[in-house]
Amino acid sequence: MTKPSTGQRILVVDDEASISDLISTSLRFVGFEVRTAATGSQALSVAEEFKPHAIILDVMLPDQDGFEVCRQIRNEGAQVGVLFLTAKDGMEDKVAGLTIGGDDYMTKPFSLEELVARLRALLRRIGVVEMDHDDEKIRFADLELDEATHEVRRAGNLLDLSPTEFLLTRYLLINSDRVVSKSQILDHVWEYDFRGDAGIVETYISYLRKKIDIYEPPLIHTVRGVGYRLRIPSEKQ
Amino acid sequence: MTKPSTGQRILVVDDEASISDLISTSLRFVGFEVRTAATGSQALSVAEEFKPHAIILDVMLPDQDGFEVCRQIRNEGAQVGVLFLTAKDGMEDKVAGLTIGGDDYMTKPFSLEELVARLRALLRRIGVVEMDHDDEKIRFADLELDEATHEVRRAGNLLDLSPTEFLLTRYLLINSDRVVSKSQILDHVWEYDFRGDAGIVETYISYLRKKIDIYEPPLIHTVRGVGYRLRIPSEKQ
DNA sequence: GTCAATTCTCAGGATTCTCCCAGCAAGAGG
DNA sequence: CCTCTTGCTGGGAGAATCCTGAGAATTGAC
Repeated sequence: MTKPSTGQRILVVDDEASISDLISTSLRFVGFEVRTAATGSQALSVAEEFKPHAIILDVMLPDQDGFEVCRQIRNEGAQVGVLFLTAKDGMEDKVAGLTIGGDDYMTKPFSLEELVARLRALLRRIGVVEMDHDDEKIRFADLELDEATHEVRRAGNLLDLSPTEFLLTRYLLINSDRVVSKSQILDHVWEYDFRGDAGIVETYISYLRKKIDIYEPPLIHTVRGVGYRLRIPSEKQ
Repeated sequence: MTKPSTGQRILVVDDEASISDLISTSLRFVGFEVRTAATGSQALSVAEEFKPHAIILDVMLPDQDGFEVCRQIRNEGAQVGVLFLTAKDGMEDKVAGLTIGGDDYMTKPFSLEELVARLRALLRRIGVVEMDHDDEKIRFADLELDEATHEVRRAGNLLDLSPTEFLLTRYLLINSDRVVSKSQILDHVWEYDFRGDAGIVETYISYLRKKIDIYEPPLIHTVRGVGYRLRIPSEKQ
């Protein structure tokens, strides 16, 4: 449960209410101040008054496209980072090309865990949030995850993790020592439209154990009937 | 020591009167201020005027589904935690996203003890109740239960408890020094549709004694013909 | 296109948990 | 002391939960 600090202002622009609700709820929970807009013109007027540090912007809007919105907001002289959202339909290359400066883009559907991570990275890049060199590392015991390089090490040894394994590891690390349920994991780590069974989490925990817990002591513990938990086994037990 | 919560307002939304009665009675008893609603639209109007800190919300409502209700209430800008209730069967497909933003969900039938615990956890997460790191621990003598990690310790030693044993321990701890009857325990710890005999409580007390009271002094005491009581023997009875 | 990595489903097996029963132990009261 | 009631606890059947390997489906790279 990261309790971030200064409450940066984020504007979420998407015409699908379910998506913008999902995003804004998540962002508010991790400590951002959030406003939403459903159209390009609405985005412009909200931005003018709200002065967001970053914008999460769907490229496909009812009135105008996201790049145009981005251009106009920047014309106002605003110093703002943009995280574009796009459907996975082949437009990705075009979006990638148009993404300039410290901006970034993600394809829908995405994982909320990843969205927050990318947004934080973006805020760091554009200098809204100062970065201590250690801010980008999450540690628990001898397990260490580096946000900047996407490297995970246990006892100094570099682990080779797949993308999902990386996200799961980060989620466990962020919530280290607390129990997280399989549905919590599913909701935060997997893409929001995943319709499968929570059993997939068991499979990935199994994968992770074979990479993280081949070292002693084991850190990933299951709490039967509840979920999983990262913990350092104590002498007493 | 009754711990009267400082009167947080909880809205209970369920169309089954028996369920919403059961829940609201329990919540009032532990110190919450409660209102109920049987439909989505009723929930909206009550919420607007009552301004609840949290909502216990059945996803299956006669007029509209719980997600829609949640969305609309949040659109009013309300900072509110939601604890969804879902039937055991119809989930699988709709459960996604329920634990976003500090929210949580439980499947029917549930244990009242667990409902209250989860509700408290939710109120802590969304910051309605400030949380000292020790707020998540319940203690009696050298027995200590940690909500966040689900750990129970006696004299510092970690105990390995099954889910039901954990719930029972928590119930005894919350009511420490007070006598609770077997039927009270049955009503609060077991799922509300449990149709078995109260003898099951004796069995679980026996299990607990073999885990908790292998240490001195024994804390679990039988009050013959009445129930059980957590107490430190040295004090006058 | 092919190939490799990754994601996801599924099912068998191992373990743990729940619950009931039955026989025994421990009060209470005469 | 005897009897009746209540509580304790070991045993065990069946259910629930979790782990893991195998392989199908998907994705991405070349």
